[in-house]
Amino acid sequence: MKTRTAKPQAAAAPLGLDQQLCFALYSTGLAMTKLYRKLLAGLELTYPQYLVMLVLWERDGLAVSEIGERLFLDSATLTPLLKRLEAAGLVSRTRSAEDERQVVIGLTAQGRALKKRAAAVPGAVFCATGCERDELLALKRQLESLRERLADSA
Amino acid sequence: MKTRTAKPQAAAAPLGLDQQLCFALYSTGLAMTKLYRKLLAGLELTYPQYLVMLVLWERDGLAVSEIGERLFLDSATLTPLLKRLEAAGLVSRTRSAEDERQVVIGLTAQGRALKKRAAAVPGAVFCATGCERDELLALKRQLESLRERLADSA
DNA sequence: TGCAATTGAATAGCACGCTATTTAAATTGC
DNA sequence: GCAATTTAAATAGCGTGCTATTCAATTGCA
Repeated sequence: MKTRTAKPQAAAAPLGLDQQLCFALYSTGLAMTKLYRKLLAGLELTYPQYLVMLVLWERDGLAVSEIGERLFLDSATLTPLLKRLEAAGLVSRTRSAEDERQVVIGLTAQGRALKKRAAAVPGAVFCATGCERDELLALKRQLESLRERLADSA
Repeated sequence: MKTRTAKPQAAAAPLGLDQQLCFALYSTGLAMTKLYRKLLAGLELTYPQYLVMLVLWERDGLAVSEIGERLFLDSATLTPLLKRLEAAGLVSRTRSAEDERQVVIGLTAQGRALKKRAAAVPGAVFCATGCERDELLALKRQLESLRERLADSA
């Protein structure tokens, strides 16, 4: 009885295994944003706002939809978030001249300046994980491949 | 130039590695809840509501705080969620006789009955991951240990 | 015993993140 | 060349998830 047929999947994971992985994913994500909340408090950024800033620090002047593609978020989430970043003086929102449907997001001087102050965050997070670099890299790859498969099924 | 010293962690992960892991965690979590949204639509449950039901199906009659301990959520999140489950006729909320501060959550007949209909969910999720059981178990353990370390730092 | 400190739940207020819908601009197709 | 479709962003409405606060019940200690 060492091997089991792979067939009865529902029976093989009664209300347990898969749920536990998903719950681990869910609760670890919450714990992560909680850590970021503390680390980003001084910058007055939330974690999703920080992600948007990371994207813009890498490449300025993207359309809302381009930011959304990188972060897997859509305009319903990004529009209000970007308005808050605009209100905070970190980004500008301008309709594109070539395509008036698009809104181009640009960094302000203040937004660019924030990059320096954010430089300490990654190290602090890395530290908090208490993991080796290779461990984190491996975990990242596993999560990305899982993300892809989940997205395909959804 | 193949090897790099591991010392300057902040410099070694300039705005990259740790951030990438965290983003992988974040975005995979979103993808996961998106899949659950589809799978749970027929049960009229959100993913957090499903988690609460899982806890109650395992052990009925828990206090709000006990549910919160299992799910790493507090009363500010659970109270409105539980009221929605109550409004849906799935649970009852009663103040404990021994300690009137506590509210005991009990399954209704309808809540218990829902367990059968939810039985297909884990299999469907397992299927969607496209992973081996061992792979998922390993990932789960890694996430749990990461969660613990993040919680300690937060 | 009596009163302060603690605890459990609820509430207020904010920021996501989603689906569904709306509006306006660009593209297409005939 | 113009109607029909498609696209980008915004909006409406809902359900988390959080911090901070409030209120009532209980505990603990002088």
